[in-house]
Amino acid sequence: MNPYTYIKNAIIVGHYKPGTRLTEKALADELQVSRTPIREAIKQLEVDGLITPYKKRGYVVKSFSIEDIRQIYNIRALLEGYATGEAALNRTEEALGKIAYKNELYRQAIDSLNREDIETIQHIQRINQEFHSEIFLASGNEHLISMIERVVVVPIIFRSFYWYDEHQLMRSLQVHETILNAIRNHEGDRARVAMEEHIYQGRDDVIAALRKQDILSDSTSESQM
Amino acid sequence: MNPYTYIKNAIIVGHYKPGTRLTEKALADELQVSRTPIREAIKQLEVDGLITPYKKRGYVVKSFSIEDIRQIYNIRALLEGYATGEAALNRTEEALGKIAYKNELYRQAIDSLNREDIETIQHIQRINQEFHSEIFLASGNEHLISMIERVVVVPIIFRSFYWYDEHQLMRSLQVHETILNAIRNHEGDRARVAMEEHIYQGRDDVIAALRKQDILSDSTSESQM
DNA sequence: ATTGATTATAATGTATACAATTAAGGGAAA
DNA sequence: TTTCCCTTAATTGTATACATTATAATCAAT
Repeated sequence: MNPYTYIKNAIIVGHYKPGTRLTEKALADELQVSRTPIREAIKQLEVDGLITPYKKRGYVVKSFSIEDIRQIYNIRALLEGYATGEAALNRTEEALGKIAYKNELYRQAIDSLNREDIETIQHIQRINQEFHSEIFLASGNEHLISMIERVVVVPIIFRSFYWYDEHQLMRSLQVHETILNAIRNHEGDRARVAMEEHIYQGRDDVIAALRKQDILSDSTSESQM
Repeated sequence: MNPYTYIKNAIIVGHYKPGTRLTEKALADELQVSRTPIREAIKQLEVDGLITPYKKRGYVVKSFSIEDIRQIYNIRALLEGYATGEAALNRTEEALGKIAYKNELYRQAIDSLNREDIETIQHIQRINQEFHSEIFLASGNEHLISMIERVVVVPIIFRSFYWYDEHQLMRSLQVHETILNAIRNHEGDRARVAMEEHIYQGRDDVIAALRKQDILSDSTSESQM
């Protein structure tokens, strides 16, 4: 695993918690490589918005306020909604088939979970993401896809604090069906709106969970030092 | 000027044309620095989507097809439109004043140009950009601003191939007025739609100009080697 | 002449030494 | 005690040498 992926993962799983100070040397020692590849990783993470320079004393893992999360999810809703609308207009039969297939996998994963099979919530989240990705691919806008990839990183971090209940999973599956049908029928607006609603729902679930667990820092995204 | 800014500028002004092959060593020699800072710049330019790795033989300056430009402008319309709508809803009096001020500067710049004063088209473009930026700031969504900054790089490249006539500048000024008024009156939808239309107009002007000048490569954004 | 394997070379990837910067700590003076 | 300055140490910034890798060129064999 390359340094970028390693550090990003460490942030996502909470090994490097918000506010943690990171230095090139410490990371180089931990990953057993020289500073050069670490620097490369750090620059990328800075672009991703996961860390920020802290004076001349290294970097800190960013904290996100509830307002940050709200803003990021709103952008997600905008971009993913647009992508879904475009997918409904531009899809090929082949792309539709792939989306339908991913959705079938999603249904099975949720069924398994409800039957207390081995499926994990992580697995469901992965399948869910693949469903979304297949839609973005069908939109035919490559630049849009790379934009979405960027705005989706922070939600991934916070989704891991969060445990979906059965009811939420069933509702999520229903919305997937709605989206899939709208794409099948070339209903751009319907597809867009359904996806937007889907994202807003996720936003509110995550924020509610964070409020309850009191996990969040009070900081805004401004550096508070 | 740091290597990143230097190279980016060189690409924007056409010194490094699409398809040009760049190597770390050649850039290091040209900028009289070692490979280390060049590598850093290259990584950023890769994220910006301005260059792509070319096998193990360096990097090439990306070409953009008309379809690429269309897609990128569409994302711009989406993001800037949303930002403008949010600005209309969230603006403070102070933010409104700043937007109005930039628009006044814009009017003056265009007037000067029409009177064949010293103002250049570059100057007008800069003021125009400041007007837009002031709106994004007023939206109150910091993450949105950084997304827009990324999607605006490619349009900047292609705007420089393009010479606005007096009629286009006047129309542009009128749309600015419409947007400003909508923001003043807290009309979110009106503001959003006006901005979207403004961007689409720019998109079509640029594409028409490029078609006429036959400047574009036929490549898609996929690497064609 | 064409194809395949081998070699050479050009490029990125990595490690490390050194330079520059700046924040922090300590000491002296007010 | 507090403030200011100076020193020190920690950290990033840069240059460069070396390692690795993959392309392109060469040459031999069919």
